[in-house]
Amino acid sequence: MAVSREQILDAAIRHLNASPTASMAQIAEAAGISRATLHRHFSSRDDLVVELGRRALDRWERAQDEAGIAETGAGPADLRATLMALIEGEVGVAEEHGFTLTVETTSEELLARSAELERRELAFIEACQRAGVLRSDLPAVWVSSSIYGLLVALRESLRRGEIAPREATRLMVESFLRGASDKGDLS
Amino acid sequence: MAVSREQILDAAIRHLNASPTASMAQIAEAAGISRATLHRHFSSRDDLVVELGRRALDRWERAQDEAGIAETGAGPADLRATLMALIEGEVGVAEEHGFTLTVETTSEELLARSAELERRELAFIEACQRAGVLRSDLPAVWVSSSIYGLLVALRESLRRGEIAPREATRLMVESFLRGASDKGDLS
Amino acid sequence: MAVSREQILDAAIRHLNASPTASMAQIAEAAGISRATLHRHFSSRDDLVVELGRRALDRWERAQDEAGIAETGAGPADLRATLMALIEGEVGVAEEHGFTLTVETTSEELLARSAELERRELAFIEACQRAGVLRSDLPAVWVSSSIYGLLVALRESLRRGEIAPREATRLMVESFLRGASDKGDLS
Amino acid sequence: MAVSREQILDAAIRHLNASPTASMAQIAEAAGISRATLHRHFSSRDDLVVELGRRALDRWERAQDEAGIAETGAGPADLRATLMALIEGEVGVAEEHGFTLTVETTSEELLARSAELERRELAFIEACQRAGVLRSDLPAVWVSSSIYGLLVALRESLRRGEIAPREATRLMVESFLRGASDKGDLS
DNA sequence: TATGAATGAGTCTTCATTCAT
DNA sequence: AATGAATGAAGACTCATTCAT
Repeated sequence: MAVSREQILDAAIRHLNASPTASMAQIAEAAGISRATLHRHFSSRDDLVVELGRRALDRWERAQDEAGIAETGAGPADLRATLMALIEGEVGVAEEHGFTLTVETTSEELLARSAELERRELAFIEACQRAGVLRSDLPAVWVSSSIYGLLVALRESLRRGEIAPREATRLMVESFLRGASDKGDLS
Repeated sequence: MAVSREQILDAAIRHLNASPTASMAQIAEAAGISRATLHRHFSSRDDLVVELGRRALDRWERAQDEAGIAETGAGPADLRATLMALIEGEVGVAEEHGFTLTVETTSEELLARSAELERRELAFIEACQRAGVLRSDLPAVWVSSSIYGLLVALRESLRRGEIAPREATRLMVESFLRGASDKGDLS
Repeated sequence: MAVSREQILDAAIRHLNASPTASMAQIAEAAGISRATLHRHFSSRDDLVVELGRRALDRWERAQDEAGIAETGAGPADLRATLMALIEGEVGVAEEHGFTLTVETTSEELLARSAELERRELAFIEACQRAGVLRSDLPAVWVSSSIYGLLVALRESLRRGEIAPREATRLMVESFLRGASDKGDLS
Repeated sequence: MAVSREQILDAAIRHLNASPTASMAQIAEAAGISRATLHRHFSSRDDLVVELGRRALDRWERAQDEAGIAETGAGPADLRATLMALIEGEVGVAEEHGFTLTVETTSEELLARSAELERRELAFIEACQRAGVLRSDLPAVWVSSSIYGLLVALRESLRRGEIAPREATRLMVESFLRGASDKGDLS
């Protein structure tokens, strides 16, 4: 019963999330195949890592598309809904492809795609700011970055079992949108 | 022109922040000394990493102490000021000792100290929640984690030069306390 | 043309007998393989040395067993024959596994086995003394040690080509049993 | 209170006897001086080892001279006394300079001197054989070698504390001259 | 003279990768 | 297609030795 390329990638990301410096031998073992076979599927380690990165970017892109962040001319209400959907989607990305968010790669292709997705995300955030959905006194680039940071925190908290998986999205949204300050504080 | 232990550590952290898997040879070169000399100061790689971790924890502890998070019986106003001071201090830690926040170590000592500092931080956050300074509908452990995540984002944004260093603390505090949502959104 | 584990061990002992501090690189070269391949067979230097020690102890144990030193209740004649067979067997061990006789190891297993074989040998020597086959005015432990010493001498003489291999056993037995003094000396 | 060259050599041989692969650092520590100082006395490791070898050869030569093995024209009784004195002297050499007996050196000087002393010893043994003091049916070179082997055994037994130091010479002489066989065996 | 500091060369070990079956 | 065997390159660490004080 041959192990498919997809199954190998699944095993690889699971293992690399647990120990990011895992060797090809360890990944192969985790996938239940020999080192040589792993190399038949991915000619080099970089090849494998790039493929994992590609999958993560695919997933991220899908999250953006499914949320519909490119839909122009939307009103505040729509934008708010889109924003929620986007974050929800990205929580999923973080949970499944966590480690590749920070992967060091030299692949031009991945860097370019990643930059493009960031650009789209940034444009969306700026649209939200113009529409009064998000604060305008914070640089859009920082708002974008803060999502990334909170996703890192989320992944870590989930990994440690400190928060319930079903709570993940709510906590993420609350912290991102409203912050930790008590409401009385704002009055 | 002898290179002091402290200078080596400074060079090491600078280099390791840039590339966390740097070899001893690369670290040595970055410090302007030979591999062998680096080994004279830190008998093993782990030794060096543990020392860096110790420094980061020292700095973190100092941030907690200087903010005064252990001062019990403080009123809401005091707690708010302390919280601000704490975050400000931690921004400094993230800027200078960034990478070690996520360092994987086997050192019992470091793990124990780290756990203790987390515990103190958590207790402080809970105090803030009881005093109505921070929201109570978010688990304290998640609030703590979100600080960590935002610090990661901050470090990354600074590294990329996307935000002005002088803005760092303000952005951090705003995102953490009030979130990215426009105020009109809350009304 | 794969080199078997056994062949590597043979090459290793040959080389280590000649230069006991030989590096893994030298041993690998002597075995006609690369350093990395040597490490595939023996994960560490200690592993290799322990394996060599094990082989030597196996051989020694076989020498004891084949001589039949454990046969209790034997008469003087039998004991004398057994003693001769034992020494003969040990000459073989010294010739083939010489260096490991003095190898420094940390392996509990080897130390324990070695101690056990020494104990058996000692018990046999004591039996020979009780039966009047060996002198009783020399401590058994010294008699045992003197065998060891003469084997070292034998190996050295053979290595230098000073004595004929076919003479080895005779010289060993003569020196051990009767000493170098002229018989007239004893009258 | 400066440590004299002689004291360093004493410490060195003591330490090297215990662990023959000791590093310069360990030897220096054993001598109570720094590595650099050790190097001021002996410019290289080989230098130190050669010096130790020289001392051992000096001691051996003295043993030969004091026993008087070069005295030609001696009768059997004299030869026997000389032989005893020689062995007694060599026991002392083994006790004090043990390890250097097997030291690997490239020093031409030492090899030449060692060969010369062996030659003298061999000539003496042959003289003993001709005079009927030692058996003639064993090659002189093997008789010589057996002395060496028994000295190794003696050193080992002493190191392990298996025999009493005061017994050393007697055991050595008995084993060398008369062997381990019970006298009844010879009748 | 004595020594702390520095280092080039060498050792063991691991890893990604290739090859022959 | 799959894999056991083999290896070059690289990394951590040690050692003998030199240098500056």
